[in-house]
Formats: sequence, C-alpha cells, structure tokens
Amino acid sequence: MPTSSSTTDHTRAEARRQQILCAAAQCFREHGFHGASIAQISKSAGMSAGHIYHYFDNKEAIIAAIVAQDLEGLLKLSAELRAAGDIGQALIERAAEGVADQLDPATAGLKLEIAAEAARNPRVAEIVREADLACRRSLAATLRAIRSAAGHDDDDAKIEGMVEVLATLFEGLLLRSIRNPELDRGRLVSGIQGAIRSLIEQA
Amino acid sequence: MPTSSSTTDHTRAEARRQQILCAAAQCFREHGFHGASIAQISKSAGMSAGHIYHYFDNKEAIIAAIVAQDLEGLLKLSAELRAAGDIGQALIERAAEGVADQLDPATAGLKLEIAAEAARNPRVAEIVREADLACRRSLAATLRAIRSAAGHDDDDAKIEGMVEVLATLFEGLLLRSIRNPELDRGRLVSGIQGAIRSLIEQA
DNA sequence: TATTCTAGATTGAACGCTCATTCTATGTTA
DNA sequence: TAACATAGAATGAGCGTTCAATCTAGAATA
Repeated sequence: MPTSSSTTDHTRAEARRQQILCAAAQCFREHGFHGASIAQISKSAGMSAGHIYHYFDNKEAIIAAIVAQDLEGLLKLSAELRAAGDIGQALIERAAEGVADQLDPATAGLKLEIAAEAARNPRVAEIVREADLACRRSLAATLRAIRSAAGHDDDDAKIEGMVEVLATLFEGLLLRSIRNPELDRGRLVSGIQGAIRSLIEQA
Repeated sequence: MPTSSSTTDHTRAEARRQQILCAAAQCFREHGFHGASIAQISKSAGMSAGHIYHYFDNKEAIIAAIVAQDLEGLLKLSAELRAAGDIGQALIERAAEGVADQLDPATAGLKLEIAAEAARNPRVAEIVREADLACRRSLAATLRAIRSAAGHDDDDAKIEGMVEVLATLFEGLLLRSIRNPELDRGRLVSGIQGAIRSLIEQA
C-alpha cells in the first residue's frame, strides 16, 4: 500500500515539523528570535540540533514559519467575523474577545517580536504585509456592510481610513499589556467598544 | 585650574558615552538588541571593542541606556502637552505631530524592539513601566483638565480608562507603519483626531 | 623652560564559549 | 535491501568580555 505508507510518512514528518515549530515558538517568546538558539529549540523539541535541519533549511526558515503560522490565526478570525449574522453587533461583541486575546502578555510578546523583526528583515516583512493586506480587505468588506445597512454611502478611501483606525486600536493593545500589566482589562474593553461604536456611527 | 580640567574630562567622557549610545541605537535599529554585536557597535562608534567597556559594564547596560533615553522623549512630550494654553485644542493639534512621529518606520522599529525586550527582560520592563506610569499620570491630568472645563465630573477610573484608550491608539500606530507602510498618513491622522475628539467628548 | 610624573584614554590581541550549520555513522522501518 | 529518521560529534566563525600594553596630555617639579 504505497499511498498509505507515503501518507503515514508525510503525517509523521508533518507532526515532527509541528513539534519543532511549537518548541521554537516557546523559545522565541522567552528569548526572542535572535536570543533563542537552535540548541535550545532542539532540546525543547526533544531531538538533536542537527535533526532540525532535516525539516528546515536554516533558522530563518523556522522564524518565517512561526510568523506565517501566527498570522494565519489573524486571517481566520477576520474571516469568521465576516460570516456573522448581524455583522455590526458581532464586531462589537467579538471585540471583547479580541481585546482579551491581544492583552495576553504571552502572545503579545511574540507578536511584537514579529513586528520588530519585520521592521528589519524583508523576508518577514513580506509575510506580515501580505497577511495585513488580506485582513484589511476582510475588515473593509465588513465595515462596508455595516455602514450601508445603516444608510451611509462611503467611498473606498473613507472605509480604508476606518479600517486603519480600527487596526491601530487593536494593535495598540499589544503594547499596553506590556507597558502597563496592571491595567483594568474590563474597563479597557468597554472603552475600546465605545470607540468602535462611535467610529462606525460617525457622519 | 583643577576644576576646569576635571570638567573637561567629564564632558569628554559624556560625549564619548553619547557617541556609543548613538551608534548602538543605529545598530539596534538595524539588527535588534541581540542581533547587534559589540564589534558592530564599536566599529560604528569609531573605537575599539574593548574601549566600550570603559563606559558600560556590559551589553545589557547599553540596552538599558538606550531604552531610558528613548523613553525620556516620551516623557518630555507629555510634559509639553500639559503646559499648553488651551489644552483640549493642543491635544488634538499635537496629535497630528505625534501620529506622524509614531509612523516613522525608523523609530517605530526600535520602539517595538524595546517593547518586545520588555516582555522578557525584567530589567528593561521596569524602565518601560516606570516611564509609562509617568506618562499616564501626565495624560490623566491633561484629560481631567479638558473634561472639567467642559463641565464633566469624572471619577478616577473613568479618566484612567480614557487614558488607556488614548495610549492604545497612539501605540498602535507603531505597528501600522510596519504592517502597512503604504498607508495614507493624512487620512489616518484625521481618523485618529476624530477618534480622540469623540473620546474626550463622550458622555 | 625643560623634564619627569601620572592618570585616564585607547588599543588590539587573547580567552573561553556558544553559535548555526554540516557531516558521518547508526538505528529503524517497510 | 533501500530509504528514511536520528543522534552526536566536528567545524569554523563570531560572540561578549578581559587585560596587559601603549599613547596622550596636562600637572608637578626643578
């Protein structure tokens, strides 16, 4: 049964790859992309350092895979949002979850690391910008639906501006959780919700 | 004249220190805290690697000094704001400058690097959080003045919530400039100004 | 003024270590 | 047996850091 055996191999290899990515994500979170070593990652993944190179060409490829994996979650979330029934209500309700998510210091650290790396590594920048573009498109469609349901007729530029402000708001949370870890999360959630509401209800 | 000679020495040493910090900031911007080496920094500063250790105990001390220096600018800006005549108007006007500043990719990269480092390095985290606290206090006093001039009587928690939303908005810009470098800056400025206006005019 | 003294500025080589990566050899499985 | 999985040692480069040796320029001395 050659098909099944090849499938098994593929599955096993894929599992091993995932194991490396998981270990790498943890190491990157703890020490940063350049602070984490292959030795640390391999130890955390339970295999030899050399063996890592059976699955990834080099360290940068691991970084790129982590970045891509992290941004996939972002795309999935924005797609879910667009599929909701009452989109306007969903946007504000899901905002609460989204805010809580962004305020988790464990994930925030890695996301900031990714952004900082994107500022100097063109390979990472490309991945990040591609995901951002897809996310903005999805969010723009969502906002357009909300606005036209409320009787507004906006041009593209206006919608794009609203998307940027919304994105700014969400991404700022990543820094807040680190700069002020004792912040009142509940109050911040309702503050953000208020800001979103007045954003989408503006003239 | 022993006093003058000692002063000269002190000035020279301080200049040399600053020279190192300037070179380090550039290297950190280009390669990150852990990607930049002492050899690179010393070369960029025009001195030997060993000589750096006359001015700083180790690499982490350089990082800490860069962080402290970067955050000083933040504190200065928030102090200036509080000293303005019509504070409310000043806040919105200065926001334009502030947004443009945050959107400069050269500085944004270093600031994100600092935040990411703060997420895992307690020494850096302490510096960052101290500066954030001072900044929030200053901003809270500013907002309180604006609100009470407009006839609102807010409790501390409400003001703190507004401060957090404002901070979230500004800090989000650091990520936007990297994730979407072609964004329409003019439109984003007015979008942010609108959000600030409705934030400080809320019920 | 000419000479010596001195203390800080500065260098460049050297240290021990860790890095990312490669290579070789040995299991393992089908 | 053939192909893949895995380990672990080896490699050369680069790391942060130290240190003994020089340079420099002003102070003290004569």
